Amino acid sequence: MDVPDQFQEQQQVSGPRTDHYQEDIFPSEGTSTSQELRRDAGRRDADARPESGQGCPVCGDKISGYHYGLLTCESCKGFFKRSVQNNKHYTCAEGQSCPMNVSQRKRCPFCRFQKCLAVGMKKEAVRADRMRGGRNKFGPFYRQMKEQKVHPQASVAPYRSKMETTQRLWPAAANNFLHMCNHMSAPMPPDAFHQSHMYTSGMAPLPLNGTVSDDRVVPPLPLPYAGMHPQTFPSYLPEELQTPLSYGPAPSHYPVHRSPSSTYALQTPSTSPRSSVPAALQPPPGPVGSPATCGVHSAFLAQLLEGEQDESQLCAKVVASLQREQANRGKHDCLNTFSIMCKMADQTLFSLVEWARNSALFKELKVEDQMVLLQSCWSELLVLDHLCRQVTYGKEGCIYLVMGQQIEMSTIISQAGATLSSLVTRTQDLVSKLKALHFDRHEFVCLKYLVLFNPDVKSVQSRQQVEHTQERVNRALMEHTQRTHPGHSDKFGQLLLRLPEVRSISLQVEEYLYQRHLLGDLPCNSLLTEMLHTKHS
DNA sequence: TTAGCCTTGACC
DNA sequence: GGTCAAGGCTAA
Repeated sequence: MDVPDQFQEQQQVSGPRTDHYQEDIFPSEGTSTSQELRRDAGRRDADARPESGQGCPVCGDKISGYHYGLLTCESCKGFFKRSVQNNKHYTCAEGQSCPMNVSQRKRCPFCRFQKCLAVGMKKEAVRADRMRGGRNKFGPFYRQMKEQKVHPQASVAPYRSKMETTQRLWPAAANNFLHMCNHMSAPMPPDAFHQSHMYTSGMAPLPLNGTVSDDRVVPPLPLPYAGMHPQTFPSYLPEELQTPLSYGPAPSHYPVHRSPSSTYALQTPSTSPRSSVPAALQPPPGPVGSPATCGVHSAFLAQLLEGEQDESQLCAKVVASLQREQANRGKHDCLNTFSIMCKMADQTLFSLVEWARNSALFKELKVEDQMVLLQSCWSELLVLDHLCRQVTYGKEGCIYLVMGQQIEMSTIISQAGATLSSLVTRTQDLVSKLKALHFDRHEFVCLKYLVLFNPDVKSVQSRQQVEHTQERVNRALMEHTQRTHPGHSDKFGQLLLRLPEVRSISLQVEEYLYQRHLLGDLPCNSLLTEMLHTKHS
């Protein structure tokens, strides 16, 4: 698009827009045509929407509804649609950082389109077949976005309650990829969490460094929990765990470990644990360490690592979601320990799904395959994620939580039930084994991919594609272990042997959570619950 | 080309 | 039948 023309157009159309805004100020005056009256009515409707107060995330204009993934104005909706449908390629005459507001949005379509993408508008939601009507497949996702993004304001309550009602209908949506999508990029139901409820009287307030700003979670800086007093944390914990916590040194930086995925040769997820290493995970034949292949695998490993998310972001999301949750509750309705743990797991699960969906390799798969793979391995990913966190940060005899606190094992064992104690013990045994192996983040990422790309998952359509990726990752892992630990020839095999243990623990986790779910302990509108239900249905 | 309004149609 | 997020139409 010719930029000077854009400037001309801006000059031409700015007049009517100005008039239009005057109509907004005086809605019943100066509107002489029926069309204008309808416009005003439409704008008033938009104003009435509880979440519209923030304006379009692209230009700040009045929001007209959910378009291509998020609440935007009508004009940005149309602009985005035209840009995608007509495969527009814009250029910016300035420094690709043009201001974007109602009056200037037309000046630079390049920057406008970039901002559309940056704020999360989804090209995939523009239909290639141009079919009209119907629900788009991101519908449930949008609802989840609403849940997550809407600020915890009182005015939002009626709107939210409607959405929550919808979300409680999850059984009907289980096994539905769209429903899955609904959670995929949506970190969290937006249960508000009020700071003042986060701690009991006399405790230091929880610093809101991981708070929500401009609808986005702002990672605490520096994390974790700089300023979070050790004594404040017990208020987050379940009553049975509200004992003094010991705190290890806060990590000076977070390694990029984001979502653990445990794929690996799965039987049907709900069936017996894996008993042997699948063929795809056996050492591949042929030379491994040749200079030619070495570079290839290093590049591939680097590609796998690219998608890893900073742990601090996950921490910030967990903190923010807990705060929203508590804010939604009354002063006298504090979260119990189990609820907090569920929140942590749920937010971690969202991050894992996000990680998978952002993976270039995963994106190549059909959405149906993406769905079944994630449904199959989500609990393994959670376990792997937990394991990596313990190996990276965990002190001896302690469990490191995603929010940065260390809980002494003895405290948990003494106060948890038999099942939970067993889980904790088994997991910590596995942590010890991984520590002994000098488990690193490259290997962690590879294990995630091996778990995720499991060609044995029932109803995978592109089985060969999944298997091929698994083999590539497998080879990269082997290459990496042989390169970094030349004296430890069996490290590769030892790592693979951990996967059946991960699988076994994950099944126990699922069973435990499902029992708690049957007791009504799990929140209805959580991804965790829905994943559980999907498997059990 | 933009942007406001209309039509469509799957889902609830 | 209502909702809502798509695509279409059209005045500016």
